[in-house]
This record gives sequence, structure tokens and C-alpha cells, in this order.
Amino acid sequence: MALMELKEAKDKFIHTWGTLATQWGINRTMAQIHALLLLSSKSMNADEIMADLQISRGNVNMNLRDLMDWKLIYKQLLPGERKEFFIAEKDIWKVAKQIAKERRRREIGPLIEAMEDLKEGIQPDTVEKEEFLKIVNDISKVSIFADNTMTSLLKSDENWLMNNFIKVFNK
Amino acid sequence: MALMELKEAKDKFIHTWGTLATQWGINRTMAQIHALLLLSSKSMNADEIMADLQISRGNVNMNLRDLMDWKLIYKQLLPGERKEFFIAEKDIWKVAKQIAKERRRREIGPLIEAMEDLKEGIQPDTVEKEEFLKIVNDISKVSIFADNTMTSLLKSDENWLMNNFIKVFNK
DNA sequence: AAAAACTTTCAGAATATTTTGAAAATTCAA
DNA sequence: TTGAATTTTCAAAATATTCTGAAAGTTTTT
Repeated sequence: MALMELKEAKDKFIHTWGTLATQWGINRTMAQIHALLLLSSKSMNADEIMADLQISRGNVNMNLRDLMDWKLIYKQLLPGERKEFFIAEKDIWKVAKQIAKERRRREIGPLIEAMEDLKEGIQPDTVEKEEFLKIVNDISKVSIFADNTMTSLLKSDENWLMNNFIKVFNK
Repeated sequence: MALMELKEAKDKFIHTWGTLATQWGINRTMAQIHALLLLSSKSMNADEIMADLQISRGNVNMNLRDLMDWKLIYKQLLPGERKEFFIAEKDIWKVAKQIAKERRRREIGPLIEAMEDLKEGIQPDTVEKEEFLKIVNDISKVSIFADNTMTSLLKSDENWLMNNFIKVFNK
């Protein structure tokens, strides 16, 4: 890519972030608002975001709330201001942890629950049922493994893998 | 959940797999066909799948091809049969590895590329540009870390984490 | 207490994704 | 070859998701 001006690069960042997010099952506007706030040194209010991204007030409001649920942005009440301002978590490592945590909760949790439900509902009293339960059990094990792996990766900064990473990251 | 008959449990499995898949950004029908084949001891052809899930031929065809791209199912040519039959990979650990691999490729790869592009386009000749590049660089580092972590988890069965798991899994 | 400033909600509109099914393309047996 | 069997394609229809904007709700100021 050729040299760009900052404004152009920021727009490209916001646009790219939005496009990639849809690939991850995340709403495009939510990702764009997040990108905008990530790049903004000051906190922003709803009107500023509306103007910047050219989207409606309702859309901004709902996605700001979702971003707060994900703990990727925080509300900031400025003295002397009626409006609510929002600021993004700038520590990218925290952002990544937060996203991974949320996705683990949304994607792996329900899978584990569903397999448990199925296990409980079936008695292994025929060969066919045993075969079915084998699959359910295997999925159950893999998903619990994935869940544990995520948790141990995220939980402890003493983790060897993470330390290894942090060394590189803090250079 | 109360006790269920096998048919009921299989239907629930297929339905659940489809619903969860949409949460993971995977097409519902693709997931249901996958679930159906996972639970089937015999390989199935397009007509059988159409009848079973009550979906159109075009839909079955396109999702079978996607599932083959993901390497979650294989085409099986039976002697004396004109029709193509499909069978799912039954080793759930392989299935999980395959899914993780594909998602890594789709979700992390483009992110790394996009950040590299942005880095190249901007010269750090002002404070604002330096701040921008800091964020891009941090995201770049985190995504490369995630990519490496995935790769090392998946690549080697000599990996301590995986061995640890396999011991439990093979019990 | 009333009004102004601001936030939230949500029904309908707009957009995006998935599905259908018939036509076109391909494969294979005779 | 021909034609029957099967697979693939793709435009249009159906469905699902996201967005808008005005009305309703809330908070703060006067």
C-alpha cells in the first residue's frame, strides 16, 4: 500500500476493523465504534460518534451498550457535561483477553451445557445409544478441554505461555 | 431433561448443533448437515440428506462442498453407485483441530495482514502518527501471538498441553 | 413543577444472508 | 454419440439481521 495520510489510515483502520468483525460474528457497527474510540485520544459522546460514522442515534446507543457489556469501552462522566462520554480500553492485551473471555462464554459454554443435557437424557441400553453417547461424550470432553485451555491462558499472567508472550510484547 | 428416545436425542443434537453454529459465525444448514453425518454410521447421499433435513438440493450441494473445504466430511464413491456419498470425520479431536485451524485462517490471518498494510502506509513523523502506529503495532503483536499459540496448540501432539489432554481424552 | 437536555426503546424500513428450484453442465453407461 | 442420471449454478424468493428515527422515558436545571 502506498503512503497514506493519518486521516486516511484511521478511516481504513475503522473500515477494516468493521469488515473483519463480521467474519468473527460481531456486528459491524459495534466494531467500527470500537475502532473509532480506540483511535481517539479523547472520550467521545453519542453525537460525535453519530457524526463521525454517519449512523443513527439508536444504532449508536445500542452498540455503545453492547461494547460496555463486552467491557471494551467505559462510560466517562465529565464535570460540567450533561452528555455521557465513552472511552475505549487502550491496553490491547486487555482488549484481547476481554474478547477471548466473552467468546469463550458465548461459544463454548452453551456447547458444554447442550452436551450435558443430551448425556442425561439417554440411557446406554442399546448399541446405537452407546454410539450416540460416545460422540456426545467426545464433544463434551473436547469442549471442556477448550474451555480449560482458554481459561488457563487468560487467567494467570504467571502462565509460561503468556510470560513468553509478554516478554516479546513489552519490548 | 427427561429421558428421551434415540431419534429424539439425535434430532435435538442436530438442532442444537445448528443453533450453536450460528453463534460461531457458521451457517446453520452446514452445521446441521455436519451433525447429521456425524451421527450416521453409514455415508449418505444428497437425496437422503434433502429428505432428512427437508432442504433443497442446491442448499445441500453448496453446504456439502463447504464442509469438504473445511475437511469435516469426505466424499465416498461406492462401487456400483452413480451417486456421491458423504461421510463425516468421526474423530472428534480431529474435527476440533480442523475447525480451530480453519477459524484461525479466516479470523486471525486477515487481521495480521491488515495491520501489516497499515504499518507500511504510515511514516512515524508526527506524534499523532506514532500514537496510531502504537495501536496498530500492538494489535499486530497480539494477533501474531494468538496465531502462534493456536499453531503450537494444534501442530504438535508432543505439546505438553495436548498430551495432558490426550491422557484424559483416551481414558 | 415545568422545561430543557439527554438517553432509551422499538416498530417499520433497509440491508444482508440464506434458500429454493429449475435450467445448465457434467458424468457415465450403453 | 446419445440420453439418462446426477451434480452444479445462480437469479429470484424467503428469511434473518441491522439500522433508522421519532416517540417515550429519564435526569438535571431553573
